[in-house]
Amino acid sequence: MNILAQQESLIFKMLSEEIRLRIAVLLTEGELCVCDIMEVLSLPQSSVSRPMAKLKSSQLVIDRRDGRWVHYRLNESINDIIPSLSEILVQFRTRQPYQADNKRLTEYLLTKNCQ
Amino acid sequence: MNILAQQESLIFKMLSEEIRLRIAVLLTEGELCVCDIMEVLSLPQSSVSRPMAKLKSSQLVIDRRDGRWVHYRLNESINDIIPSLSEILVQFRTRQPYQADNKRLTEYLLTKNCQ
DNA sequence: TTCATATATCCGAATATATGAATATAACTA
DNA sequence: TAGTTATATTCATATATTCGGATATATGAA
Repeated sequence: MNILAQQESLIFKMLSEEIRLRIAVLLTEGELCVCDIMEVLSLPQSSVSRPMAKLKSSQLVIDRRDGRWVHYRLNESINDIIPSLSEILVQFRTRQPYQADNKRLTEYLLTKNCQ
Repeated sequence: MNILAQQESLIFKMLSEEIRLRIAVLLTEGELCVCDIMEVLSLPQSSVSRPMAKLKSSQLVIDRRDGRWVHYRLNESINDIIPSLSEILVQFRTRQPYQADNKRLTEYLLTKNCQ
């Protein structure tokens, strides 16, 4: 990742990778931690943690540590770089594979709350 | 470029490369041929022709042959894939480096018309 | 402390991408 | 036809990216 890249290109690059895009769409539902995403997308830990580090470095997401957990959320001010980006991501929720992802997220959050 | 990629990811990938993004923003002004873009961006022929082939294969642009020239334009129906993408590209025209590119384009088109 | 858990980072291999130079193709012109 | 111009494609190479597994770090609990 070229540090000198235009901010616009860099955000587009983040969204050009399938897993990162699916994670970004999941985050339109709210804050999630790495283990939530691992579970919902059935991915090994480093395949979630690494993308999150990239998303964070591009400023597309913001992290917040809470004890052992690190919660990630979309950085709403990304809309200053790509106008209405967060609305675009919300629209993707009605398409595959994002729709199925978000459905699994909803189910997962239910069982998680019951514990 | 993975042919199986989601269409959304593929479009974002197209825009994640600086030259392709600058070309896409130029095309918000209207149809351009390869030699116009070469001139305006001061790039060698294959550094314009190759990106155009990729932009075309992703359906972000449409080409039209007119004799020896091939004219490219933005595919407006791309907004079905990425909502309001063409408006986003238009907004980039007020930022650098796109603003300077579009200024050079305007100047270039003036001299071209005078010939 | 020591252990367990959540996350981050590193490593090496595989794959993808971008680039300039050279060559090919397509369409017009003399 | 031969030559010219505009564009496309190929080739070799340099660079970037991704991925799973291994290891490191950070935090809280016993």
